[in-house]
Amino acid sequence: MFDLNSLNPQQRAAVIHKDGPLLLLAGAGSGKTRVITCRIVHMIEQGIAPSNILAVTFTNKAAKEMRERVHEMIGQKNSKGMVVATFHSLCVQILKSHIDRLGFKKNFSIYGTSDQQRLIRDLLRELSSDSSSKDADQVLWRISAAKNQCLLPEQYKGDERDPFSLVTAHIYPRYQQSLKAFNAVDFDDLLLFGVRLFDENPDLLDHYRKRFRYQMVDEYQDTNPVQYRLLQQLAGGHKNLCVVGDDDQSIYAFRGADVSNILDFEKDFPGTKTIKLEQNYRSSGNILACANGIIKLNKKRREKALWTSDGNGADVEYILCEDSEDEARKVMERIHTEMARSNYQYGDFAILYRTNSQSRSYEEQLNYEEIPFVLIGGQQFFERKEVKDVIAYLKVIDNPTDEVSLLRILNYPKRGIGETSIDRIIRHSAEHNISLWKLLHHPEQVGEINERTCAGIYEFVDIIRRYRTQFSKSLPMDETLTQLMKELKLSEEIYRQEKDPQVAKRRIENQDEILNSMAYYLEQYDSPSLSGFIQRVSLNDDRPDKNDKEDKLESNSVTLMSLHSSKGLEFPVIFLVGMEEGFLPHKKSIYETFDIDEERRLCYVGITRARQQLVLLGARRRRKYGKIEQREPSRFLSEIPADRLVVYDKQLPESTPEQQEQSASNFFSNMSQMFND
DNA sequence: GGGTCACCAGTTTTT
DNA sequence: CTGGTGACCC
Repeated sequence: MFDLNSLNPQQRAAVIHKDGPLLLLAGAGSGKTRVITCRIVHMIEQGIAPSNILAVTFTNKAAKEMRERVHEMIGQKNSKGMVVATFHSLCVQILKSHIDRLGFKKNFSIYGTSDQQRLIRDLLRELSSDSSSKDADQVLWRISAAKNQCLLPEQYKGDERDPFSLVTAHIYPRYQQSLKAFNAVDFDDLLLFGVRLFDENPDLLDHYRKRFRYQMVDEYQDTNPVQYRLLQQLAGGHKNLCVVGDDDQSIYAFRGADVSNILDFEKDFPGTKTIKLEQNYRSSGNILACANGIIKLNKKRREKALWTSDGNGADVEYILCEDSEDEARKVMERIHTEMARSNYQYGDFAILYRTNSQSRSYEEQLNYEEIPFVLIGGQQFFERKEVKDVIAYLKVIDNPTDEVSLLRILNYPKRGIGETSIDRIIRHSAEHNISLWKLLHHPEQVGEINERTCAGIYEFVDIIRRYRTQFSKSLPMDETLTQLMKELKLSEEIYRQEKDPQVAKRRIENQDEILNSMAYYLEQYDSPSLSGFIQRVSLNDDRPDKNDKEDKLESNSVTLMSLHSSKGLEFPVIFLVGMEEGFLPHKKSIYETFDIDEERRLCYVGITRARQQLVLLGARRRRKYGKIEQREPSRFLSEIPADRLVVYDKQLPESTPEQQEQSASNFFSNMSQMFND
């Protein structure tokens, strides 16, 4: 039994609410995750079967965290049957059982971005020979956006003013046909197919509605139209849907998230009970005043104001620096003084910026000062080539119709199958409407394929077929995989390609990690299958606890990351750098998307990460693309209540606090004039 | 099939 | 100024 009295009145009301729609507007640092987990625990204690409870999150990390916290509170076996999943993994689970109703086979492959790029590039090549991967990205982006809007291929119409959309209108149907032929779906399809499945099969929908009598969605402000429809379907009938989110932290519009989902929730679900969580348990009063002051200027939002029962805490500071090096040095100085003055550790500091390229001067400076740091972000993690190569083998073994994966490994490691031969085979396959996999059994019928190449193809087909048999036996899968990797001589291949032996070693370790993943998977599941494993890996849900963000944060190092990655995290001391027009708000938002409010939310997210100290920095000038550029302070600085911000402008002579305040207010009146339009 | 050179573009990210 | 990509040559 947990103590309801440990919650504040609003939190308690949210936990106790049982039937009917509930909108929980949870400000930054208001104990949101705690409320969700308590709510689950409370429901179970009230006698609701765990298997009737569904909690949906956006990331595997959040799902894992929630699951673990529930387990901690009432034990794993008391919550057995409860489903805590990401939108994507939920849909995979549903599709695993029913995708045949959409004409796919159960062992479908899941295509990630690079698979999609490859497929679209190939489709574009068929259309015109001089298409670049740039074009493919443009088309891919539009297809993904269309799918996020629930637009099927036949519904997509190009726009004359956007040439790429015309290409997309052409490619999208072909792309979808190819996926079907390959028995593959992309990430967006996972959700879209879920929606389609329920649209076309009321019996299934009914089944899942009954199964998930109580539903919860975290970060609801990040839902896109497909996710919205899925929830509409699942919660239809009983309407026991609890959504949790913060419209002020909606920062993913660029990937289809629609704030109006959360803003209009009460309209969509009449009878909604709305609870606001505004008491903040994270930041000091000054920090909250800055955050509130900025965010209240957004036009479309729910009125909310964070407050704390603690004091004002340290001053929030703004330091105007000369250039990016100066900015980095100022941060270093500050880290040193804080560590000497209080007992902060390196892990207590985070440096946040708008664009990843801004991390550079900090990496250099931190290296120079020999301060340990971790850089979060980049994509390396999701796009590790060597990992994808092994996975491609598994995908083809499991599903030989997966032609993107097949083409990836057909000549990897090298077996003398050149590009020309591959082109000929692909053309023959298209012209005679024979699948690649079938055709590869008889490459000689293509003609113009020399003997050596044929031999290579036979070798390849033989490997895939042998391991297909091998994996279908009830032998331990990880042993079979070890054997496969050994036979393919993958590590030899990596050593041959990679000059730097250190890097080569790492890449081989990455490959070996797949084996660990598989062993872990085998431990976890009663009826493991190759398809199941691949689908898990494809959703990046494969690692027990290796090497993820969490791990990095525990290493007691200064953290460097983008504002987007910082959402959901907190640090005692935050440096929010690059507070300049062009960065925050980003220039694209000023001149192209015109969505300053989204940038303001981003700024708000950054500010509310800070627990004790918040230092804002910006530079007068910056080297950009080789040229020196004058910079203007971010307009958001002038939106902070002037009495809450202490400004340090190095060009001024040393001054008393009164003078500083004076110069601050001058500074702001200048700025607000500048941006008053 | 691999290496070199010129050219181009340069938010944000998860699944 | 960078890093990534594509064309071209050996």
